[in-house]
Amino acid sequence: MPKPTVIDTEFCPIAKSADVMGDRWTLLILRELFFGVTRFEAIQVQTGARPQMLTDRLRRLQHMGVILRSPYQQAPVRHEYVLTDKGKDLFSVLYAMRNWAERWQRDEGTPLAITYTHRACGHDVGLETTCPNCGKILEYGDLKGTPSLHGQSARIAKTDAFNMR
Amino acid sequence: MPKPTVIDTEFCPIAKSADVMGDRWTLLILRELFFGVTRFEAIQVQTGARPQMLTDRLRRLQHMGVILRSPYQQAPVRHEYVLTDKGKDLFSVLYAMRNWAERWQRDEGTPLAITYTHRACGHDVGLETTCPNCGKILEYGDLKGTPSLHGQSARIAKTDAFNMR
DNA sequence: ACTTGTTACTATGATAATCATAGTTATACA
DNA sequence: TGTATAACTATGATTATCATAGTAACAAGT
Repeated sequence: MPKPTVIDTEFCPIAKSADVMGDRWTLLILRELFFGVTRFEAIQVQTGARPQMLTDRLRRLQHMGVILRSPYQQAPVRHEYVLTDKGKDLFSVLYAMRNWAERWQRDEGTPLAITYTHRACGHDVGLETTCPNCGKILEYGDLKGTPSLHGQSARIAKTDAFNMR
Repeated sequence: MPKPTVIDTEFCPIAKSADVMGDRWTLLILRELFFGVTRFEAIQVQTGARPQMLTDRLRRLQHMGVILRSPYQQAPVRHEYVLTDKGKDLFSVLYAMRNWAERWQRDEGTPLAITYTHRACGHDVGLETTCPNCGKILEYGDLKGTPSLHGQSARIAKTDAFNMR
């Protein structure tokens, strides 16, 4: 990641967000964390990032307060990476990206990579930010994902993720 | 920008969005375009990007169909960069980033960099995605920005932007 | 005791991206 | 003829990222 220009970072919220998540690897890492993939190796496999890259980005996210590194076992100590509240609130950004790409970058005739269901009412939410059935604003924890079984999605599905909370 | 991993880009909408806007400069450029800053030099000044960087990123965005390069005068031919519909639809992503950063990355006691008003009802929208007054979903064109006159915002305000449509 | 396996990294040298600085092209205007 | 403006391009240095390999700490099997 390039060095941020002080002028922009100081006052502009877009620049501030860009400092946190303005790079490909960080975005892919966040995606996995939202899917419940929390371990170093698993994230590495899912994102295709090299270990040094992952180490660097996870450390950054940790320093920014977006994720927490917490031990899930002793002897040997192993850590997992989990979203903080600040991190979970990035869901709106990721979800907006997902909606945009599914709307504008999807190959013709291809189904949505993942369809999401509103837990509260059981309705498919499509590509909306509010539930088309009950009208509520959709946030992290409100949705349950079901990957389409085309192509690589099947590979991802094996991770038992998409519980989204 | 690093080369995208084929596996991810092929099926995941987050990866697809990351390919389009997963880098700092692109995000800053998009910010300016949304503010109505459409000329090469002006974007350069506002973002702090080097000309080669700008050339590269504008070309990318053009190839992706996010922006259009159109002449605004002949002899000599000069071009401006304007958002396509596909580009304008990225507003939801940028706006989510703005909201997140203002919520979590703002310095204590600092006012919002820009306050937005819902044109339809004249109400301040705060940091919401739907108007807190009339409940409508907020999209590009619905808002009018007023920069706070602290720090660098004054500099930006001179560009006569924030009309947001 | 020794080998194999797992998780989470670190080290190294090569390649690619980005940087700062300067220069170019085409034209208008004085 | 000389200066100014807009939109870039060129060059060499610096930094980031890459592919490949290796390490540390422990568990479990033979």
